[in-house]
Amino acid sequence: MFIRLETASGIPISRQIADQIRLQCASGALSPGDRLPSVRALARELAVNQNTILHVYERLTLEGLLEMRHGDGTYIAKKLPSAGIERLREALREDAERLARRADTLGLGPEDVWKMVESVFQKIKKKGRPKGGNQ
Amino acid sequence: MFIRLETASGIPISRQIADQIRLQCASGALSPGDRLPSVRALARELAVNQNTILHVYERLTLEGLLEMRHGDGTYIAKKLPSAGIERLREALREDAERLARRADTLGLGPEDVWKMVESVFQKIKKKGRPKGGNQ
Amino acid sequence: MFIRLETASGIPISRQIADQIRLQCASGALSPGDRLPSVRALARELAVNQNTILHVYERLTLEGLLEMRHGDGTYIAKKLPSAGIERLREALREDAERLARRADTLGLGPEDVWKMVESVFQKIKKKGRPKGGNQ
Amino acid sequence: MFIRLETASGIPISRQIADQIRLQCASGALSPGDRLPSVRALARELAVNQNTILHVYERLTLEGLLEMRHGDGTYIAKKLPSAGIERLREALREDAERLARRADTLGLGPEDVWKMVESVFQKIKKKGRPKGGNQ
DNA sequence: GTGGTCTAGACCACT
DNA sequence: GTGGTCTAGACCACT
Repeated sequence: MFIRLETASGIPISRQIADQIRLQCASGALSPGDRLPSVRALARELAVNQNTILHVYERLTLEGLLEMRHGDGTYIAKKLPSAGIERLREALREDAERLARRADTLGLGPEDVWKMVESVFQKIKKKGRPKGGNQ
Repeated sequence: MFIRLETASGIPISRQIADQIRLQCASGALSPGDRLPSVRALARELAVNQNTILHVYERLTLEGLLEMRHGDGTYIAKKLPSAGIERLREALREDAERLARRADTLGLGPEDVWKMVESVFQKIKKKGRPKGGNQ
Repeated sequence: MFIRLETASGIPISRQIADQIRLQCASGALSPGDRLPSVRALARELAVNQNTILHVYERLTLEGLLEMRHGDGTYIAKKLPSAGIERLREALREDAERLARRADTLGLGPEDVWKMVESVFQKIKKKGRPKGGNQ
Repeated sequence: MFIRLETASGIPISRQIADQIRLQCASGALSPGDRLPSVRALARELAVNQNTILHVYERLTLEGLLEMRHGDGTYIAKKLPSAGIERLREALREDAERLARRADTLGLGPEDVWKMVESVFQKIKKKGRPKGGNQ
């Protein structure tokens, strides 16, 4: 499981982690029954405290997205919750709008933003993507 | 002064406000000597507590970006602080990257993101921009 | 709000607290809109860590029973969740059965249990009950 | 040996098992020299992990209540440990009090509790009790 | 004042 | 090994 933390963003890291797990569930990168890294393992990998991961897992478990099995591990719950991929795409659209406005304020045009976005897709394409995605 | 708050984003609202003021200073939308709305006026407009605005103004004053004149009002400081427009562009680039990755995870390609971004620029161009900006 | 912790019972104190808040909500001792003690106040009163109370409040908030308002306080949520008083009475019935079996194993008869139960009701009646209950 | 596990109660299952073995020793349902089910037999019967049973047997052995004979089996120790029936009756009294308080909060009176308790004793009397106990 | 995030660390319970 | 509870304490965000 790939989680990227952006420490400078001001967004609490627990929220970043939860959001990315939700995203990967919605996109199919994580499927029902998949086993997540253990609390300790993910904490070590992301260099955050175990309690922070535990908190995220608990929260997502209460949401019905995950299932924690005592002494065993943490899994993607069988049934996907109602809040689906469409809601996440809508959120993306809103963020894209905000980004475009900021770019404009900073004196950048659409083609500047295009370059930034495109280069990321190039990078992703080169090393391949594990699951999902198109183009 | 236009400030947009996104309460669902997880980013603290005080940070959102401060970032947008910095952005507008860097872009020239706000110029040295410009008077900012009063603490209570901005608090009312954004429907947040006055202390939240006060803290933002104080922090930006400490940064050297603003100048609070007791009994008078708050102004953009005469000289622009060292942290300039380039730093903000770099932050934008990082956000664009993050957005592109999320789009990819959600199964969207670069042209989907492009459409979102482009439509915003269309909107902005039509009604013109209040101050500063180019393209 | 009255919470009794039984440290010898083996039941985690966070669960005891959550159960008793749920119980008081179901019984009407706590009504929608009522303000709960602050995290710090309840922690002090029960001599437990603030994080323990916070954890309970968060959990009950995710369940929809409470509403935490940042910078303000914690309140009983407006609408009662579906899991109602009947479920709690059923749980009580099961516990009563278990108690009766234990009493029997220890060589006690129904009238011994009756005396224990009755004396508690006497005590409660004497000092009056703040809300709800009958006899 | 009859053990009832209540998974919803929040009481750790190892504690439930240990408590019930202690109870049956105190009441005479289990007598010195009696052989307990093997670790794996009890684990299978209760559908819990063998280590859970093992830990319970080890703990009770440390208490002096049980005796694990390597290669043979686990037995009730010859002499009863000091913690006697009176302590268990006191624990019962405390649980009865807690039950009565919960009943009161739920709007039930002593006679409602009485009915619950009494019906259990009726059931027990009818089919007789396997060992020990009186009334 | 209120809640919220995070760390460090101890110790427990279950597979 | 796995998750689960709890403490102590720092520091942040919002009313």
